[in-house]
Amino acid sequence: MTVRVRFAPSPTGYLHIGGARTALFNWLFARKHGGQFILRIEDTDQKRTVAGAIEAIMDGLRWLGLDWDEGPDVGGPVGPYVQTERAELYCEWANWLVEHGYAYKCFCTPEELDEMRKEQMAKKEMLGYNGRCRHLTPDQIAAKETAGLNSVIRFKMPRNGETTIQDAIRGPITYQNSQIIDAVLLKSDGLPTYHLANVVDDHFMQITHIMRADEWINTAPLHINLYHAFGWELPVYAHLSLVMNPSGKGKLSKRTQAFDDDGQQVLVKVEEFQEAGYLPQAVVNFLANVGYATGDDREKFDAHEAIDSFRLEKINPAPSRLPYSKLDWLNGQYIQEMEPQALARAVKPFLDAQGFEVNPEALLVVMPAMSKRLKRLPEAIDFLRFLFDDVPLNATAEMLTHKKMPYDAAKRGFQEARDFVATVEPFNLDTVSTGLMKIGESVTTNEKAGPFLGQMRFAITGQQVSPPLFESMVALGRARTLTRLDEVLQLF
RNA sequence: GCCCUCAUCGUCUAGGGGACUAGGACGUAAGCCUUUCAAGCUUAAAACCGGAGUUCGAAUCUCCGUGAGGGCACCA
Repeated sequence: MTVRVRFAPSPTGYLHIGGARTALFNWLFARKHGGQFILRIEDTDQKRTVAGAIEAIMDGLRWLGLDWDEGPDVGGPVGPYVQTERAELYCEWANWLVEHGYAYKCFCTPEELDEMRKEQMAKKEMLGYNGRCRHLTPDQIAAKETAGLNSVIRFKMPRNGETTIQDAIRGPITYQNSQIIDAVLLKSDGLPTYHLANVVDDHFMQITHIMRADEWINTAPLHINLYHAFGWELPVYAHLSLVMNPSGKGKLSKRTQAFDDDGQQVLVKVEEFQEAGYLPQAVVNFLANVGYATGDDREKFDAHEAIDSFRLEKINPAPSRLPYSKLDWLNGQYIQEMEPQALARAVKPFLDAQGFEVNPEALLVVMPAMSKRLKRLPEAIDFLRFLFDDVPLNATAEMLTHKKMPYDAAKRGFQEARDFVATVEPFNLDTVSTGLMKIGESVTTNEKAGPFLGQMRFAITGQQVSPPLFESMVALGRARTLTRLDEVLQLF
Protein backbone atom coordinates (compact mmCIF):
# COMPACT_ATOMS: atom_id res chain seq x y z
CA MET A 1 0.00 0.00 0.00
CA THR A 2 1.47 3.34 -0.94
CA VAL A 3 1.65 6.08 1.59
CA ARG A 4 -0.76 8.94 1.01
CA VAL A 5 -0.76 11.99 3.25
CA ARG A 6 -2.39 15.35 3.00
CA PHE A 7 -2.01 18.91 4.11
CA ALA A 8 -5.45 20.39 4.57
CA PRO A 9 -5.44 24.09 5.39
CA SER A 10 -8.41 26.38 5.60
CA PRO A 11 -8.21 29.28 3.20
CA THR A 12 -8.50 31.90 5.92
CA GLY A 13 -5.38 33.86 5.12
CA TYR A 14 -1.74 33.18 4.59
CA LEU A 15 0.41 30.16 5.20
CA HIS A 16 1.23 30.09 8.88
CA ILE A 17 4.70 28.92 9.91
CA GLY A 18 3.16 26.24 12.11
CA GLY A 19 1.06 25.06 9.19
CA ALA A 20 4.17 25.05 7.06
CA ARG A 21 5.84 22.77 9.56
CA THR A 22 2.88 20.39 9.47
CA ALA A 23 3.03 20.46 5.69
CA LEU A 24 6.78 19.85 5.76
CA PHE A 25 6.51 16.79 7.98
CA ASN A 26 3.78 15.36 5.80
CA TRP A 27 5.82 16.04 2.71
CA LEU A 28 8.96 14.53 4.23
CA PHE A 29 7.03 11.41 5.14
CA ALA A 30 5.48 11.08 1.69
CA ARG A 31 8.81 11.54 -0.06
CA LYS A 32 10.56 9.17 2.28
CA HIS A 33 8.15 6.41 1.40
CA GLY A 34 7.70 7.22 -2.25
CA GLY A 35 4.09 8.10 -1.58
CA GLN A 36 1.84 11.01 -2.45
CA PHE A 37 1.50 14.37 -0.80
CA ILE A 38 -1.94 15.85 -1.33
CA LEU A 39 -3.10 19.40 -0.90
CA ARG A 40 -6.73 19.75 0.09
CA ILE A 41 -8.56 22.96 0.84
CA GLU A 42 -10.98 22.84 3.76
CA ASP A 43 -13.26 25.76 3.06
CA THR A 44 -16.47 24.54 4.60
CA ASP A 45 -16.69 27.58 6.82
CA GLN A 46 -17.81 30.14 4.33
CA LYS A 47 -17.68 32.95 6.85
CA ARG A 48 -13.97 32.53 7.35
CA THR A 49 -12.97 31.93 3.78
CA VAL A 50 -10.80 34.69 2.40
CA ALA A 51 -10.44 35.42 -1.29
CA GLY A 52 -6.96 34.76 -2.59
CA ALA A 53 -6.00 32.67 0.37
CA ILE A 54 -5.68 29.47 -1.62
CA GLU A 55 -3.17 31.12 -3.92
CA ALA A 56 -1.29 32.59 -0.98
CA ILE A 57 -1.03 29.21 0.70
CA MET A 58 0.14 27.57 -2.48
CA ASP A 59 2.71 30.33 -3.00
CA GLY A 60 4.07 29.70 0.45
CA LEU A 61 4.35 25.97 -0.13
CA ARG A 62 5.99 26.51 -3.50
CA TRP A 63 8.48 28.93 -2.05
CA LEU A 64 9.47 26.33 0.51
CA GLY A 65 9.78 23.73 -2.22
CA LEU A 66 7.01 21.52 -0.88
CA ASP A 67 5.47 20.19 -4.06
CA TRP A 68 2.18 18.34 -3.99
CA ASP A 69 1.15 15.46 -6.22
CA GLU A 70 -2.55 16.17 -6.14
CA GLY A 71 -4.35 19.38 -5.34
CA PRO A 72 -6.79 22.04 -6.46
CA ASP A 73 -4.53 23.35 -9.21
CA VAL A 74 -3.02 20.12 -10.52
CA GLY A 75 -6.06 17.93 -9.99
CA GLY A 76 -5.74 14.21 -9.43
CA PRO A 77 -7.69 10.98 -9.54
CA VAL A 78 -9.75 11.52 -6.40
CA GLY A 79 -10.67 15.18 -6.78
CA PRO A 80 -11.99 17.73 -6.53
CA TYR A 81 -9.61 18.92 -3.83
CA VAL A 82 -11.68 21.80 -2.54
CA GLN A 83 -14.32 20.77 -0.07
CA THR A 84 -17.10 23.11 -1.12
CA GLU A 85 -16.93 21.41 -4.49
CA ARG A 86 -17.65 18.09 -2.83
CA ALA A 87 -20.65 19.24 -0.81
CA GLU A 88 -22.99 16.62 -2.23
CA LEU A 89 -20.75 13.81 -1.12
CA TYR A 90 -20.89 14.86 2.50
CA CYS A 91 -24.63 15.31 2.35
CA GLU A 92 -25.01 11.86 0.95
CA TRP A 93 -22.95 10.24 3.68
CA ALA A 94 -24.53 12.27 6.44
CA ASN A 95 -27.88 10.98 5.30
CA TRP A 96 -26.48 7.50 5.11
CA LEU A 97 -25.57 7.76 8.78
CA VAL A 98 -29.05 8.97 9.66
CA GLU A 99 -30.65 6.15 7.72
CA HIS A 100 -28.48 3.59 9.43
CA GLY A 101 -29.09 4.95 12.90
CA TYR A 102 -25.65 6.46 13.44
CA ALA A 103 -26.77 10.05 13.32
CA TYR A 104 -29.87 12.12 13.88
CA LYS A 105 -31.45 15.40 13.07
CA CYS A 106 -31.18 18.11 15.69
CA PHE A 107 -33.49 21.12 15.71
CA CYS A 108 -31.97 23.04 18.57
CA THR A 109 -31.36 26.68 17.76
CA PRO A 110 -28.11 28.49 18.48
CA GLU A 111 -29.93 30.39 21.22
CA GLU A 112 -31.06 27.20 22.87
CA LEU A 113 -27.57 25.80 22.69
CA ASP A 114 -26.20 28.97 24.19
CA GLU A 115 -28.59 28.73 27.06
CA MET A 116 -27.70 25.12 27.61
CA ARG A 117 -24.03 26.02 27.79
CA LYS A 118 -24.66 28.75 30.33
CA GLU A 119 -26.62 26.40 32.48
CA GLN A 120 -23.89 23.80 32.30
CA MET A 121 -21.32 26.36 33.32
CA ALA A 122 -23.44 27.49 36.20
CA LYS A 123 -23.90 23.92 37.38
CA LYS A 124 -20.25 23.13 36.56
CA GLU A 125 -21.32 20.25 34.40
CA MET A 126 -19.55 18.91 31.39
CA LEU A 127 -19.81 21.41 28.57
CA GLY A 128 -21.41 20.36 25.31
CA TYR A 129 -24.54 19.23 23.60
CA ASN A 130 -26.68 17.06 25.83
CA GLY A 131 -28.32 14.95 23.16
CA ARG A 132 -31.74 16.50 23.54
CA CYS A 133 -32.86 15.68 19.99
CA ARG A 134 -31.36 12.25 19.98
CA HIS A 135 -34.55 10.42 20.73
CA LEU A 136 -37.05 12.42 18.74
CA THR A 137 -39.68 10.15 17.25
CA PRO A 138 -40.27 10.11 13.50
CA ASP A 139 -43.54 11.94 14.13
CA GLN A 140 -41.87 14.68 16.13
CA ILE A 141 -39.26 15.10 13.43
CA ALA A 142 -41.89 15.29 10.72
CA ALA A 143 -43.81 17.86 12.75
CA LYS A 144 -40.76 20.07 13.22
CA GLU A 145 -39.90 19.80 9.54
CA THR A 146 -43.35 20.74 8.35
CA ALA A 147 -43.15 23.65 10.75
CA GLY A 148 -40.14 24.72 8.72
CA LEU A 149 -37.58 24.37 11.49
CA ASN A 150 -33.92 24.28 10.52
CA SER A 151 -31.95 21.22 11.45
CA VAL A 152 -28.44 19.92 11.56
CA ILE A 153 -27.24 16.35 11.58
CA ARG A 154 -25.45 15.16 14.68
CA PHE A 155 -23.44 12.04 15.23
CA LYS A 156 -24.91 9.52 17.63
CA MET A 157 -21.78 8.97 19.71
CA PRO A 158 -21.78 5.64 21.57
CA ARG A 159 -22.69 6.39 25.16
CA ASN A 160 -20.75 3.58 26.76
CA GLY A 161 -17.29 2.15 26.47
CA GLU A 162 -14.09 3.82 25.47
CA THR A 163 -12.19 4.67 22.35
CA THR A 164 -8.46 4.32 22.02
CA ILE A 165 -6.48 6.07 19.39
CA GLN A 166 -3.15 4.56 18.45
CA ASP A 167 -0.96 7.54 17.88
CA ALA A 168 2.25 6.85 16.00
CA ILE A 169 4.10 9.46 18.04
CA ARG A 170 2.42 9.18 21.43
CA GLY A 171 1.24 5.63 21.69
CA PRO A 172 -2.28 4.72 22.78
CA ILE A 173 -4.59 7.45 24.08
CA THR A 174 -7.86 6.35 25.61
CA TYR A 175 -11.07 8.34 26.00
CA GLN A 176 -14.28 7.49 27.75
CA ASN A 177 -16.99 7.69 25.11
CA SER A 178 -19.23 9.45 27.60
CA GLN A 179 -16.84 12.39 27.41
CA ILE A 180 -17.49 12.91 23.75
CA ILE A 181 -20.48 14.90 22.68
CA ASP A 182 -22.75 14.34 19.71
CA ALA A 183 -20.91 16.54 17.28
CA VAL A 184 -22.58 18.33 14.41
CA LEU A 185 -21.69 16.67 11.12
CA LEU A 186 -23.81 18.63 8.70
CA LYS A 187 -24.56 22.28 9.37
CA SER A 188 -27.86 23.94 8.62
CA ASP A 189 -26.33 25.58 5.57
CA GLY A 190 -25.95 22.09 4.14
CA LEU A 191 -22.15 22.11 4.41
CA PRO A 192 -20.29 19.62 6.57
CA THR A 193 -18.25 20.39 9.63
CA TYR A 194 -14.59 19.51 9.74
CA HIS A 195 -15.38 16.20 11.42
CA LEU A 196 -17.51 14.79 8.64
CA ALA A 197 -15.61 16.33 5.76
CA ASN A 198 -12.21 15.18 6.90
CA VAL A 199 -13.31 11.62 7.52
CA VAL A 200 -15.17 11.31 4.24
CA ASP A 201 -12.35 12.92 2.28
CA ASP A 202 -9.57 11.00 3.93
CA HIS A 203 -11.43 7.81 3.15
CA PHE A 204 -12.18 8.55 -0.47
CA MET A 205 -8.81 10.13 -1.04
CA GLN A 206 -7.28 6.96 0.39
CA ILE A 207 -5.22 8.81 2.96
CA THR A 208 -3.10 6.34 4.91
CA HIS A 209 -1.54 8.60 7.54
CA ILE A 210 -2.95 11.65 9.21
CA MET A 211 -0.26 13.96 10.48
CA ARG A 212 -1.72 17.05 12.04
CA ALA A 213 -1.19 19.32 15.00
CA ASP A 214 -1.68 18.38 18.60
CA GLU A 215 -4.79 20.54 18.89
CA TRP A 216 -6.70 17.87 16.99
CA ILE A 217 -6.04 15.04 19.39
CA ASN A 218 -9.31 15.47 21.19
CA THR A 219 -11.32 15.09 18.03
CA ALA A 220 -9.65 11.85 17.02
CA PRO A 221 -11.94 9.56 19.06
CA LEU A 222 -14.97 11.12 17.39
CA HIS A 223 -13.39 10.55 13.99
CA ILE A 224 -12.54 6.98 14.85
CA ASN A 225 -16.15 6.31 15.77
CA LEU A 226 -17.21 7.82 12.48
CA TYR A 227 -14.90 5.43 10.65
CA HIS A 228 -16.43 2.58 12.62
CA ALA A 229 -19.96 3.69 11.77
CA PHE A 230 -19.10 3.87 8.10
CA GLY A 231 -17.27 0.60 8.29
CA TRP A 232 -14.15 2.16 6.80
CA GLU A 233 -10.55 1.34 7.47
CA LEU A 234 -8.75 3.56 9.95
CA PRO A 235 -5.76 5.67 8.91
CA VAL A 236 -2.68 5.94 11.10
CA TYR A 237 -2.76 8.98 13.35
CA ALA A 238 0.28 11.01 14.28
CA HIS A 239 -0.22 14.19 16.25
CA LEU A 240 2.56 16.72 15.94
CA SER A 241 3.45 18.97 18.79
CA LEU A 242 2.32 22.54 18.78
CA VAL A 243 4.49 25.50 17.94
CA MET A 244 4.33 27.96 20.79
CA ASN A 245 4.84 31.66 21.22
CA PRO A 246 8.43 32.70 21.90
CA SER A 247 7.27 33.56 25.40
CA GLY A 248 6.17 29.97 25.86
CA LYS A 249 2.68 31.24 26.62
CA GLY A 250 0.14 29.83 24.25
CA LYS A 251 0.40 28.65 20.69
CA LEU A 252 1.92 30.82 18.05
CA SER A 253 -0.88 32.61 16.28
CA LYS A 254 -1.18 34.88 13.30
CA ARG A 255 -2.00 37.65 15.67
CA THR A 256 1.26 37.28 17.55
CA GLN A 257 2.94 40.65 17.55
CA ALA A 258 5.90 40.05 19.76
CA PHE A 259 9.63 40.32 19.93
CA ASP A 260 11.85 37.52 21.07
CA ASP A 261 14.74 37.81 23.50
CA ASP A 262 17.06 39.13 20.82
CA GLY A 263 14.62 41.92 20.12
CA GLN A 264 13.79 40.40 16.80
CA GLN A 265 10.25 40.62 15.53
CA VAL A 266 8.53 37.28 15.69
CA LEU A 267 7.64 36.18 12.21
CA VAL A 268 4.53 34.09 11.79
CA LYS A 269 3.55 34.04 8.14
CA VAL A 270 5.75 32.24 5.68
CA GLU A 271 5.77 35.29 3.44
CA GLU A 272 7.18 37.33 6.30
CA PHE A 273 10.18 35.05 6.38
CA GLN A 274 10.66 35.65 2.69
CA GLU A 275 10.35 39.40 3.11
CA ALA A 276 12.80 39.36 5.99
CA GLY A 277 15.40 37.87 3.67
CA TYR A 278 15.48 34.26 4.71
CA LEU A 279 16.27 31.58 2.18
CA PRO A 280 13.66 28.87 1.70
CA GLN A 281 16.19 26.10 2.25
CA ALA A 282 17.14 27.70 5.56
CA VAL A 283 13.52 27.93 6.65
CA VAL A 284 12.93 24.30 5.74
CA ASN A 285 16.04 23.23 7.64
CA PHE A 286 14.98 25.36 10.58
CA LEU A 287 11.48 23.91 10.66
CA ALA A 288 12.78 20.37 10.34
CA ASN A 289 14.84 20.96 13.48
CA VAL A 290 11.84 21.84 15.60
CA GLY A 291 10.43 18.72 17.18
CA TYR A 292 12.66 16.59 15.09
CA ALA A 293 16.33 15.64 15.03
CA THR A 294 18.22 13.39 12.69
CA GLY A 295 19.67 11.65 15.70
CA ASP A 296 23.29 12.05 14.68
CA ASP A 297 23.93 15.63 15.80
CA ARG A 298 23.49 17.12 12.35
CA GLU A 299 21.79 20.49 12.62
CA LYS A 300 22.30 21.65 9.10
CA PHE A 301 20.90 19.41 6.41
CA ASP A 302 19.08 19.85 3.16
CA ALA A 303 15.68 18.51 2.20
CA HIS A 304 17.12 15.34 0.71
CA GLU A 305 19.02 14.51 3.85
CA ALA A 306 15.90 15.23 5.88
CA ILE A 307 13.93 12.82 3.73
CA ASP A 308 16.58 10.13 4.10
CA SER A 309 16.65 10.32 7.85
CA PHE A 310 12.94 10.91 8.41
CA ARG A 311 11.03 8.62 10.69
CA LEU A 312 7.65 9.28 12.24
CA GLU A 313 8.69 7.78 15.55
CA LYS A 314 11.53 10.24 15.87
CA ILE A 315 9.16 13.19 16.11
CA ASN A 316 9.30 14.83 19.52
CA PRO A 317 5.86 15.03 21.19
CA ALA A 318 6.77 18.01 23.37
CA PRO A 319 5.57 21.44 22.29
CA SER A 320 8.32 23.86 21.33
CA ARG A 321 9.05 27.45 20.50
CA LEU A 322 10.73 28.42 17.30
CA PRO A 323 14.44 29.07 17.85
CA TYR A 324 14.62 32.14 15.67
CA SER A 325 18.26 32.86 16.46
CA LYS A 326 19.13 29.46 15.09
CA LEU A 327 17.36 30.39 11.91
CA ASP A 328 19.66 33.40 11.58
CA TRP A 329 22.66 31.17 11.95
CA LEU A 330 21.35 28.63 9.44
CA ASN A 331 20.48 31.36 6.98
CA GLY A 332 24.00 32.75 7.33
CA GLN A 333 25.40 29.30 6.65
CA TYR A 334 23.34 28.91 3.50
CA ILE A 335 24.26 32.39 2.35
CA GLN A 336 27.93 31.56 2.75
CA GLU A 337 27.48 28.63 0.42
CA MET A 338 25.95 30.73 -2.33
CA GLU A 339 27.84 31.57 -5.50
CA PRO A 340 28.42 35.31 -5.95
CA GLN A 341 26.04 35.33 -8.90
CA ALA A 342 23.26 33.72 -6.92
CA LEU A 343 23.80 35.95 -3.92
CA ALA A 344 23.74 39.05 -6.08
CA ARG A 345 20.49 37.90 -7.60
CA ALA A 346 19.02 37.21 -4.18
CA VAL A 347 20.09 40.54 -2.74
CA LYS A 348 19.01 42.63 -5.71
CA PRO A 349 15.29 42.84 -4.95
CA PHE A 350 16.04 44.18 -1.49
CA LEU A 351 18.36 46.85 -2.88
CA ASP A 352 15.81 47.67 -5.55
CA ALA A 353 13.14 48.13 -2.93
CA GLN A 354 15.43 50.59 -1.23
CA GLY A 355 15.63 52.59 -4.41
CA PHE A 356 19.24 51.63 -5.04
CA GLU A 357 20.09 51.27 -8.68
CA VAL A 358 22.06 48.11 -8.86
CA ASN A 359 24.94 47.56 -11.22
CA PRO A 360 25.13 43.77 -11.19
CA GLU A 361 28.72 43.80 -12.41
CA ALA A 362 29.95 45.94 -9.52
CA LEU A 363 27.85 44.00 -7.06
CA LEU A 364 29.57 40.78 -7.98
CA VAL A 365 32.91 41.99 -6.65
CA VAL A 366 31.62 42.46 -3.13
CA MET A 367 29.49 39.34 -2.95
CA PRO A 368 32.17 36.98 -1.64
CA ALA A 369 32.85 39.47 1.13
CA MET A 370 29.14 39.92 1.77
CA SER A 371 28.35 36.25 2.00
CA LYS A 372 30.32 35.95 5.24
CA ARG A 373 28.60 38.94 6.70
CA LEU A 374 24.92 38.48 6.00
CA LYS A 375 22.51 36.69 8.23
CA ARG A 376 19.55 38.06 6.38
CA LEU A 377 19.56 39.42 2.86
CA PRO A 378 18.34 42.98 3.61
CA GLU A 379 21.36 43.54 5.82
CA ALA A 380 23.19 44.13 2.55
CA ILE A 381 21.44 47.49 2.33
CA ASP A 382 23.43 49.05 5.13
CA PHE A 383 26.66 47.38 4.13
CA LEU A 384 26.47 48.64 0.57
CA ARG A 385 24.89 52.02 1.15
CA PHE A 386 28.15 53.80 0.20
CA LEU A 387 27.84 52.37 -3.30
CA PHE A 388 24.57 54.14 -3.87
CA ASP A 389 24.68 57.28 -1.78
CA ASP A 390 27.35 59.84 -2.58
CA VAL A 391 27.28 61.74 0.66
CA PRO A 392 30.25 63.89 1.68
CA LEU A 393 32.59 62.27 4.15
CA ASN A 394 31.75 63.44 7.61
CA ALA A 395 35.19 63.37 9.20
CA THR A 396 38.28 65.35 10.10
CA ALA A 397 41.88 64.63 9.22
CA GLU A 398 42.39 63.86 12.86
CA MET A 399 39.93 61.01 12.59
CA LEU A 400 41.86 59.52 9.69
CA THR A 401 45.12 59.25 11.55
CA HIS A 402 46.19 56.40 13.78
CA LYS A 403 48.68 56.05 16.59
CA LYS A 404 50.78 53.98 14.21
CA MET A 405 50.15 56.48 11.43
CA PRO A 406 50.41 60.12 12.50
CA TYR A 407 49.18 63.13 10.56
CA ASP A 408 51.99 63.48 8.06
CA ALA A 409 52.15 59.77 7.36
CA ALA A 410 48.41 59.58 6.84
CA LYS A 411 48.50 62.52 4.48
CA ARG A 412 51.31 60.91 2.51
CA GLY A 413 49.46 57.61 2.46
CA PHE A 414 46.27 59.08 1.09
CA GLN A 415 48.20 61.11 -1.48
CA GLU A 416 50.08 58.05 -2.68
CA ALA A 417 46.87 56.08 -2.76
CA ARG A 418 45.26 58.75 -4.87
CA ASP A 419 48.13 58.74 -7.35
CA PHE A 420 48.09 54.98 -7.42
CA VAL A 421 44.36 54.72 -8.06
CA ALA A 422 44.61 57.30 -10.80
CA THR A 423 47.18 55.33 -12.74
CA VAL A 424 47.02 51.64 -11.94
CA GLU A 425 46.17 49.36 -14.85
CA PRO A 426 43.96 47.46 -14.69
CA PHE A 427 41.88 48.58 -11.74
CA ASN A 428 40.91 45.31 -10.13
CA LEU A 429 41.00 43.40 -6.87
CA ASP A 430 44.46 42.06 -7.56
CA THR A 431 46.24 45.25 -8.48
CA VAL A 432 44.48 47.38 -5.93
CA SER A 433 45.23 45.05 -3.07
CA THR A 434 48.94 44.66 -3.82
CA GLY A 435 49.37 48.35 -4.49
CA LEU A 436 47.63 49.52 -1.33
CA MET A 437 49.33 46.95 0.84
CA LYS A 438 52.67 48.33 -0.27
CA ILE A 439 51.65 51.92 0.38
CA GLY A 440 50.22 50.96 3.74
CA GLU A 441 53.38 49.21 4.86
CA SER A 442 55.45 52.24 3.93
CA VAL A 443 53.50 54.81 5.91
CA THR A 444 53.01 53.15 9.29
CA THR A 445 55.50 53.18 12.08
CA ASN A 446 55.17 49.41 12.54
CA GLU A 447 55.43 48.78 8.82
CA LYS A 448 52.13 46.96 8.79
CA ALA A 449 49.41 47.95 6.38
CA GLY A 450 46.64 47.46 8.91
CA PRO A 451 46.32 50.92 10.38
CA PHE A 452 46.38 52.54 6.98
CA LEU A 453 43.92 50.16 5.42
CA GLY A 454 41.50 50.65 8.29
CA GLN A 455 41.47 54.41 7.97
CA MET A 456 41.39 54.16 4.22
CA ARG A 457 38.35 51.94 4.40
CA PHE A 458 36.53 54.44 6.51
CA ALA A 459 37.61 57.31 4.25
CA ILE A 460 36.36 55.58 1.13
CA THR A 461 33.09 54.21 2.41
CA GLY A 462 32.29 56.76 5.07
CA GLN A 463 30.76 53.89 7.01
CA GLN A 464 31.60 52.57 10.42
CA VAL A 465 30.78 49.16 9.02
CA SER A 466 31.28 48.16 5.42
CA PRO A 467 32.75 45.44 3.23
CA PRO A 468 36.57 45.27 3.23
CA LEU A 469 38.51 48.06 1.53
CA PHE A 470 39.69 46.47 -1.70
CA GLU A 471 36.32 45.04 -2.65
CA SER A 472 34.67 48.31 -1.76
CA MET A 473 37.02 50.30 -3.97
CA VAL A 474 36.65 48.04 -6.96
CA ALA A 475 32.88 48.02 -6.56
CA LEU A 476 32.86 51.80 -6.40
CA GLY A 477 34.99 52.04 -9.50
CA ARG A 478 38.04 54.08 -10.22
CA ALA A 479 36.34 57.40 -10.88
CA ARG A 480 34.25 57.52 -7.75
CA THR A 481 37.11 56.25 -5.63
CA LEU A 482 39.24 59.10 -6.92
CA THR A 483 36.56 61.64 -6.17
CA ARG A 484 36.34 60.42 -2.62
CA LEU A 485 40.09 60.41 -2.18
CA ASP A 486 40.23 63.98 -3.40
CA GLU A 487 37.67 64.90 -0.79
CA VAL A 488 39.75 63.18 1.82
CA LEU A 489 42.92 65.01 0.81
CA GLN A 490 41.16 68.34 1.21
CA LEU A 491 40.84 67.60 4.89
CA PHE A 492 44.57 67.62 5.33
C1' G B 1 -15.29 22.77 35.84
C1' C B 2 -14.30 18.26 32.74
C1' C B 3 -11.10 15.62 29.23
C1' C B 4 -6.38 15.08 26.77
C1' U B 5 -1.16 15.91 25.95
C1' C B 6 3.70 17.21 27.37
C1' A B 7 8.25 17.93 30.81
C1' U B 8 16.84 17.21 29.60
C1' C B 9 21.41 23.60 29.54
C1' G B 10 18.34 30.43 28.22
C1' U B 11 16.42 28.05 23.35
C1' C B 12 16.18 23.75 19.71
C1' U B 13 17.57 18.88 20.79
C1' A B 14 20.52 13.59 21.57
C1' G B 15 19.71 9.80 24.90
C1' G B 16 14.62 4.84 25.73
C1' G B 17 17.77 0.65 32.55
C1' G B 18 24.75 0.19 33.32
C1' A B 19 28.77 2.96 27.67
C1' C B 20 26.30 9.76 31.57
C1' U B 21 31.86 12.92 34.43
C1' A B 22 24.33 13.71 30.54
C1' G B 23 26.37 14.68 24.04
C1' G B 24 25.43 18.34 19.89
C1' A B 25 23.65 23.06 17.94
C1' C B 26 22.10 28.19 18.47
C1' G B 27 22.78 32.03 21.74
C1' U B 28 26.11 34.06 25.64
C1' A B 29 31.30 35.00 27.54
C1' A B 30 36.64 34.85 26.80
C1' G B 31 40.87 34.16 23.58
C1' C B 32 43.25 33.71 18.71
C1' C B 33 43.09 35.78 13.78
C1' U B 34 42.12 40.60 11.69
C1' U B 35 41.46 46.24 7.44
C1' U B 36 35.83 48.06 10.24
C1' C B 37 32.03 44.49 10.71
C1' A B 38 31.82 39.59 9.94
C1' A B 39 33.45 34.70 9.03
C1' G B 40 36.69 30.98 10.98
C1' C B 41 39.24 28.43 14.99
C1' U B 42 39.84 27.39 20.42
C1' U B 43 37.94 27.49 25.27
C1' A B 44 34.25 28.35 29.13
C1' A B 45 29.67 28.79 31.83
C1' A B 46 24.97 26.30 31.32
C1' A B 47 20.08 21.08 32.07
C1' C B 48 17.69 15.49 33.58
C1' C B 49 10.56 19.72 37.38
C1' G B 50 9.61 17.40 42.59
C1' G B 51 8.51 13.04 45.56
C1' A B 52 7.70 8.01 46.14
C1' G B 53 8.20 3.10 44.00
C1' U B 54 10.42 -1.04 40.76
C1' U B 55 15.67 -2.53 40.28
C1' C B 56 22.11 -4.53 42.26
C1' G B 57 21.60 -0.02 39.24
C1' A B 58 16.79 5.13 36.91
C1' A B 59 17.54 11.07 32.83
C1' U B 60 15.50 6.40 30.96
C1' C B 61 10.12 2.10 33.69
C1' U B 62 5.49 2.90 37.23
C1' C B 63 2.57 5.98 40.35
C1' C B 64 1.45 10.61 42.72
C1' G B 65 2.25 15.68 42.74
C1' U B 66 3.62 20.28 40.26
C1' G B 67 4.10 23.18 36.05
C1' A B 68 3.09 24.20 30.98
C1' G B 69 0.07 23.51 26.71
C1' G B 70 -4.31 21.89 24.00
C1' G B 71 -9.56 20.83 23.63
C1' C B 72 -14.72 21.03 25.45
C1' A B 73 -18.71 25.71 18.48
C1' C B 74 -23.85 24.85 13.11
C1' C B 75 -14.42 27.16 13.31
C1' A B 76 -11.08 24.40 11.26
